[in-house]
Amino acid sequence: MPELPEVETVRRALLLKLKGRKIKDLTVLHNNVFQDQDVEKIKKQIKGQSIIDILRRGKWLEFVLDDYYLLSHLRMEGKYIYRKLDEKVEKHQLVLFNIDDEFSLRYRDVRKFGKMYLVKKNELDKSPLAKLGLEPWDENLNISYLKDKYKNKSLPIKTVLLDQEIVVGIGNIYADEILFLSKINPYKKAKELSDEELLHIIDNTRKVLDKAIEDGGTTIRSYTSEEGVTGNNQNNLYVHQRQGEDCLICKAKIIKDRIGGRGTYYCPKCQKLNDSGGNI
DNA sequence: CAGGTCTCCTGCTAGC
DNA sequence: TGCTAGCAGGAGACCT
Repeated sequence: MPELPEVETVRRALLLKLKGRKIKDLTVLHNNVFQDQDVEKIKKQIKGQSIIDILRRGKWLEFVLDDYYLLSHLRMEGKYIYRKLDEKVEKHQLVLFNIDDEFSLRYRDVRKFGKMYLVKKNELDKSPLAKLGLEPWDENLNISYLKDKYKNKSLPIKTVLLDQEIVVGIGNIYADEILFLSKINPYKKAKELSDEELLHIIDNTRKVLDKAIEDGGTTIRSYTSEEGVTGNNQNNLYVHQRQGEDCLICKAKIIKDRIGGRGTYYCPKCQKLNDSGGNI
């Protein structure tokens, strides 16, 4: 499940291959990727556009074209692969970009959860990016920002960390890791967090995501940034998918619960509900 | 407005 | 061995 570090890894890999290249044609084999947008219109608009740059906003990839942004969200299992143009189209390859009549950039998504949007450059404020919260490294992300956003949130902090309208990029794996390093129980209500705990969350969000990017993302389940490219961050995980195993800090058994419908892993000893938080 | 539940989708796996 | 129910989950729709 690509979260921010995985998307960033994909972005870097794609940029090396695609910067300055031209999209000669577009084939859409599964219309739901573009949801209710007019696919025929999109094909006409995108033909002949050059890929000037590829940016990232939260978990969104943002292909900067001459006149448009192509926004792409990989959701659970979306990935891009880069092939010779004439190579056989395989199952689950849903969108094909003809690059310079020579290569084929293919969007593959087994579960078809991923989404794309083509938006005019001056209409980004009407796109799904408009509602996104702060990037983890934004200087405006501080205790008072979180305090304000969390003040009416009675939901468990685990759930609130996944809210992309507050801070972008955190998904299920890294939310658990951030809370473990911050010594905060995942059930604790967001609005009840102390200033110290909020600061730990900010620091550890940056630390966890930085480290994961450095290691090329976490390869878990079916995530790979590109065919043949796998990250190493799974070796850094303290709690995720370690239920029943020993806590690496205190040796207590890691617990798995469901919080907000998500598998949630934590150490019952390091992350006691009534502790004031700390930093590992 | 806050929050709970359902939905999308397919592959994998536990259990019989 | 083969079948099936259940699970995995990001984010938006819909309802209370």
